[in-house]
Amino acid sequence: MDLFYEDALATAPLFEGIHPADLHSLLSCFNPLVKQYDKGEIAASPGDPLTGVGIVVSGEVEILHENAAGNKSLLSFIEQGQTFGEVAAFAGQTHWPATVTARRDSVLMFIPPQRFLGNCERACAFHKTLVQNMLKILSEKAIRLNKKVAYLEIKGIRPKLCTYLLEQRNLTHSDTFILPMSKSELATYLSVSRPSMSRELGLMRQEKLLDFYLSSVRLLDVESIQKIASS
Amino acid sequence: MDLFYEDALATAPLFEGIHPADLHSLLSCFNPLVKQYDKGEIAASPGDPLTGVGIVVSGEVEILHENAAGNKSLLSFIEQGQTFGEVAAFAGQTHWPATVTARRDSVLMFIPPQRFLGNCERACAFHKTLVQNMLKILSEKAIRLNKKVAYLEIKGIRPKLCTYLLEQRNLTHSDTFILPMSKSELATYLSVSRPSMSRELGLMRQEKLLDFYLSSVRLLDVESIQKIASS
DNA sequence: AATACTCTGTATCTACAGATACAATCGGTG
DNA sequence: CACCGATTGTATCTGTAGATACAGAGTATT
Repeated sequence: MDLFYEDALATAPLFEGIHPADLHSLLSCFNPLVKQYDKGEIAASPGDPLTGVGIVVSGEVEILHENAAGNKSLLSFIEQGQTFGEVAAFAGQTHWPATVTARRDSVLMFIPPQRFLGNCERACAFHKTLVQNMLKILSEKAIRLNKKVAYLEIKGIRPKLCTYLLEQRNLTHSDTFILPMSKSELATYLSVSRPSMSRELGLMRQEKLLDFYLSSVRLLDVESIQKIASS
Repeated sequence: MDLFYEDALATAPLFEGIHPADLHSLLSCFNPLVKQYDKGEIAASPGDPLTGVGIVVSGEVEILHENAAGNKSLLSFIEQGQTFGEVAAFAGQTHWPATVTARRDSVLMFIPPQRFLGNCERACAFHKTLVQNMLKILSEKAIRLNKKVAYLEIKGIRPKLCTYLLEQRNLTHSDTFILPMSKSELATYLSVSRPSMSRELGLMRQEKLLDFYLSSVRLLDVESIQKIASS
């Protein structure tokens, strides 16, 4: 197989802690399926045999889940270096549960899940790191999802917002910070309509709980915000 | 260490596929911390050093997460044989992010995460299975959370219910089925108030979309229900 | 610098779902 | 069989958040 992709993969979370030189031998040992896809091309459809964990070597793919009713639900974008399909693969599913589409011309690599567990002598030294990385990827995904569920279960836009803002405050260690996404995206993330969120922010500014300008926010009355969040 | 616990652990998902005799040597090799807790006793508080993945050998524990605002949010119960803390442990967190309380007199076992990756010669044969099980546990957790997020993001009780009912129909391969939880629990799971859900079910019965009696449900107009779900 | 284009703030109207209270039914227990 | 507690069905009222529309501010592009 072609080994021109190692530079792109050196920064991939899955290969973190593996020296580029070792990555070389690891990949030759794994001999994974590597395939080129044109923009818009479908790499996998629900029901297709799941041959391995996907890695975006270059480009970007989109994952579209469909539920029992057949309507598109969860949508996510996977960028260079990130993995996809690992949840289904390690849960023992033998078929793709979602549609994978190339958003741009992309090169994808597929590694059969058993390879991660295999006892090839040459790769054995890297298995430990590789497995550790995969456990970390899955765990961090669970943490992200847990956090999202926590937000979605909060009733009322104001408590939802306050909880989110307090989390940002914790992350930045400051009462003044820049939102990590646009207000529209934030509204989508919290699953509320953008005008409703905007209205609530406006009211909270009137009440001197906070101030904001575009994406910058300053919390003025942290105590009251905490009370609202825990209501 | 005491090895009286192997029977209880034989059915644990983490040790699935490992022969009881092998489990014996595995545990002696691991030499994990095992501790007894009285009902109501706190096994770990947020900030405590996270020494290992927890396993409920006997009894039952409760996991209570708290968010930035300091109010209890996600609550889950871990029964005999199940693991807890694995997400935090493998995400590299060194401290417990939640409160762990014994709901009954319980025996807990803690295995340092590195042990799963270690290359002890004696246990090496089981490592593969053990790691595979852990990957499966994490993946299935991600799947459950994904599904929950999908439900929570649906706006409107009726589409939410219809999506859920169609999923049950898929699982049971029948238009008539018994709900896997009480209506109150279902309402909580879907994050709607119980009377609101009851009202919606009543209306849908009036409209001849479905019929129900307590926990049994019969879908009468699957096509319309699918249309509602994908709205 | 002029232009599109996206993102944001604001207003009005309406509908949906929550809170609450109470009755009916179910299920377990003595 | 009679009791009690838990679960479920139903009604009314109210408040909140969604939909929609539009104006203004920001930011890219040429």
